[in-house]
Amino acid sequence: MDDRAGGESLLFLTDDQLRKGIEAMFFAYRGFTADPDRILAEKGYGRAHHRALHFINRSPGTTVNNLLNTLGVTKQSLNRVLRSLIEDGLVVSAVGTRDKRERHLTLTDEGRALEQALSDAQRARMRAAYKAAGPEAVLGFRAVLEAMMDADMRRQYRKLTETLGPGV
Amino acid sequence: MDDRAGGESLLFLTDDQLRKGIEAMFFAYRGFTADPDRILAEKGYGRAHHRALHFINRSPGTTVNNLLNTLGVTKQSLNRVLRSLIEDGLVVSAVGTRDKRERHLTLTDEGRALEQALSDAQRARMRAAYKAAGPEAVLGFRAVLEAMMDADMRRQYRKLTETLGPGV
DNA sequence: CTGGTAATGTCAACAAGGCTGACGTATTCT
DNA sequence: AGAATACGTCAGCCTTGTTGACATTACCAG
Repeated sequence: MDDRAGGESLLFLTDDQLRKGIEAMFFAYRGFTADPDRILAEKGYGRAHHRALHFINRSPGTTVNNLLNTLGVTKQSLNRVLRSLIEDGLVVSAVGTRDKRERHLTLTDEGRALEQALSDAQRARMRAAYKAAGPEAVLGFRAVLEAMMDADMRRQYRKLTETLGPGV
Repeated sequence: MDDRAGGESLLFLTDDQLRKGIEAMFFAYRGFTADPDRILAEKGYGRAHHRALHFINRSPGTTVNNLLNTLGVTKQSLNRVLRSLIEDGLVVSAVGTRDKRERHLTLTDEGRALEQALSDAQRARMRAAYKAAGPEAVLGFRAVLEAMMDADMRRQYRKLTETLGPGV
């Protein structure tokens, strides 16, 4: 069978193949969040806190509006999460210098520590999956995921990751 | 650079590469659920209803316990969803013949119609992503996702999908 | 046949985390 | 000076997850 990219085989576009992909996404996402979820539950936080910590760590000094766009939730929803993180001393909100309306968000040492713990757990699973599947699979994995995003999400994803190292 | 599976390059296991994967999963999952979510919102249903419809359609006549294991939620949580689907005439619950304690769940024509609509939307996006990425990428995509699952989820995934057609 | 276990349904209460709508304040821009 | 922007907050609602308790029916082993 012709299984090269660009070949004539379209077997990979059958409904069965698509269903496999759909179910793989469903089950894999559960695994993807399982480890951090356990750590979060101990600390009394949820997945929403994780996401905020992740992206603040990723873009230190980012504004509330930036974070809102990245996370795709309402400001009321984000604010609830952000407030508890600030009260608990994991995040600091600093008035902007250029534009005093903006708040720049950064992690404290304690926030960085938690983010690190969550990130370590999630990366460990990702590393094991990458290792099991191999470098070529990783490229395919990311290519399909990227193509699955909404256009504006893809734009954000690329902007975020272009600062990271080159691909395999 | 050596980029063949089995090569010596481990660049794909750097933290940066792992972060890319993590963020790709996050943004892609949003896209993955976006289209069905819109259809569900119109009908007054949520993602939980979608999951129930999907797996009942996938394994017609499955029992409540089976579904519980697949979905990984409590029976109270599932029951709430299931009750509304049954009341609305999308799902039928039939007393088991061999074991009368069991309830066998199947979709009605109306249920199948909604599942179809949701599935079509989701498959359309998946198809576009597969097409953009190509057959080799699809294999890699599924390999990484499969490796990312918890062991028991992987078992379930394989059991579910082994009935489907062969891979590319 | 009887007691234990299994499969299911249900009630109540609670929490996380989405949402909308409405306001208020400070700041910047036109 | 007035409009627009960035942010915070209050109130209320919804879905979907949780725990705990309890009832019913049916199967199964002794």
